[in-house]
Amino acid sequence: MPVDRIPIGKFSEVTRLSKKALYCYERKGLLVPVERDLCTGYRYYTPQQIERGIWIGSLSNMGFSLDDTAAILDARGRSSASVQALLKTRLRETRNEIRRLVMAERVLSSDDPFQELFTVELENLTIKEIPPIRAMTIRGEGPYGEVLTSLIEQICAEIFSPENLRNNVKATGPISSVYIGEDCDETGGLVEVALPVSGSVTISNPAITTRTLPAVTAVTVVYRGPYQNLGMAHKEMFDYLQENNLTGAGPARELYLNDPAKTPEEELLTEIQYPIRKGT
Amino acid sequence: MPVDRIPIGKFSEVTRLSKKALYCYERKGLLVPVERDLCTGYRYYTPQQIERGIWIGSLSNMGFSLDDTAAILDARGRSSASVQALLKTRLRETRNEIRRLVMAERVLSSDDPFQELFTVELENLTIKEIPPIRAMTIRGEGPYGEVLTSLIEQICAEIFSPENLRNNVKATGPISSVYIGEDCDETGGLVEVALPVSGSVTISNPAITTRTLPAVTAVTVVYRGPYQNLGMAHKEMFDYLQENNLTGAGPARELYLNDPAKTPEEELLTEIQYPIRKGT
DNA sequence: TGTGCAGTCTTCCCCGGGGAAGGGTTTTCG
DNA sequence: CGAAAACCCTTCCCCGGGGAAGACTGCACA
Repeated sequence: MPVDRIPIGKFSEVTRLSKKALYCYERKGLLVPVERDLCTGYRYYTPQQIERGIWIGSLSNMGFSLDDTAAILDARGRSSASVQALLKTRLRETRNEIRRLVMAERVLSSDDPFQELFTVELENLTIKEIPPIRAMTIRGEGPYGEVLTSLIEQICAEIFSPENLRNNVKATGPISSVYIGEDCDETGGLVEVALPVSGSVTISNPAITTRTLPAVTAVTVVYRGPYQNLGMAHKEMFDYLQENNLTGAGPARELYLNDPAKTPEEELLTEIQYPIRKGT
Repeated sequence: MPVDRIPIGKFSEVTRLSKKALYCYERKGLLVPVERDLCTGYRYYTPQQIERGIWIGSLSNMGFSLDDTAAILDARGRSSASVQALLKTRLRETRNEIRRLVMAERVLSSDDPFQELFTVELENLTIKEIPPIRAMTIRGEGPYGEVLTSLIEQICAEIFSPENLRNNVKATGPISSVYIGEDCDETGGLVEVALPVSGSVTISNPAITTRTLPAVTAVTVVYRGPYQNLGMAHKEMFDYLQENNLTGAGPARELYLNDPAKTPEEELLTEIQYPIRKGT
């Protein structure tokens, strides 16, 4: 071969690796030019390095980190267990990534991307560990709209009682509610409202008790929109539980993240938490 | 709402944005905590900011840069042309990304990923602009194996002639060949070998001429393996041209990137260039 | 009223390069 | 031989955060 000292530009062209990438690979020791002109600092590669360069490009294009790429290249021939593990991990991550991008593609190619983004957001469920929470709670029964309003009023009145103000009792989170009754239909039922608090609480209203809500693992989602439409979100989550073979562990909790009195209906935010059994 | 000064931890939890991300969004002015404790530096968000936070998360999850996200958020309501453009670009990029990842997934889930990576590499074609190149060229006819060897020998002898050595004539790239004959079958035909050179060339062998190979746009690929199997690569490229409605513009060129005398057959590298007509 | 733990702050380094600036070198051609 | 064009070098800043260190707060309960 006539030319066996290839300057970086040509090497870059034939391997389709940018010069910048080559500098980077050199720093990491992944692909070091065989020769370096001591006085000018020019790098020279050899034709034998082209293949390695192309391998590096391919692997890094597959999404491997440079460290992983180096490991794989070093292990060539011997298909070591660690390489197998790397491949497996990469496959899993690639599939997740594809799933994510396919959703993104669906949203972007829909007629109204922003509307669609909501729908997708609803499917964007998260599994969270929820710690135990000390809260004031109160129960009531009746049509949801009315009973919720009444319970919330009572509980707010309580926390702002002179006694509690003096003792520095404070709310430590948003108000939440749980539908306890077995007969959860759209209209009403037995419901418990809770307000996380700290400090030594004094209770004057006998309907209110202070207790610690148990820690749970839950599938959660934040829903945006008027409270009437929460049903859609619940349905979505119910389907999710079914599909993923998760068993529910108690009634769902709703956290009201912003104040319905000060917020337009369309922007109301509610976090829904469906407790599930751990160790799926 | 009882709590309307949300510290960063809680805000992070409910928006599913990491603290790190929140710090970052603040620096960019994308999501700035409403209040900051001047003495402790603590950040406090409000419930109204939750929605914006979730939007940012969604958009950035869709792959938008933070700048783009800001632009989209600012333009909410008015569906401006620039936002439309952003969406379109993102859609295109997302589709490309998906294509790439699907190929990666195919490779990773195959029985022999490294073997498969080759096959895919063959499909990994690039379109390049190739500049004009001054070269020594020589033509010959006959069975490929023999005629190539002979032509290459002649051309190498010429460049190392005393006259040319003295004039500082140098090879500036790998040897290439073009099959010119119309009747390109597997066995032989009219072929031209070229060796890029610089300097003022003196030619003693009358079969050799110096000319400038024209600039072309070409689909290119680097093939690894014995020369006998180059046919596979050519077929692959031919199919690609068909599928993409590209019209060829002259015969294909092969560049021999490493030296068959010093390299195991399996590691021989050949770059194949199929000239195409520009302005697809 | 103290004490301990959990929450928060800032700063620094890392990923894998892209882009630009500012200054040397080599090649190429006349 | 000389000058212009093309090539190469290094350094710095950028993306969008993750991880860790070290020091400071605040809250909750006793």
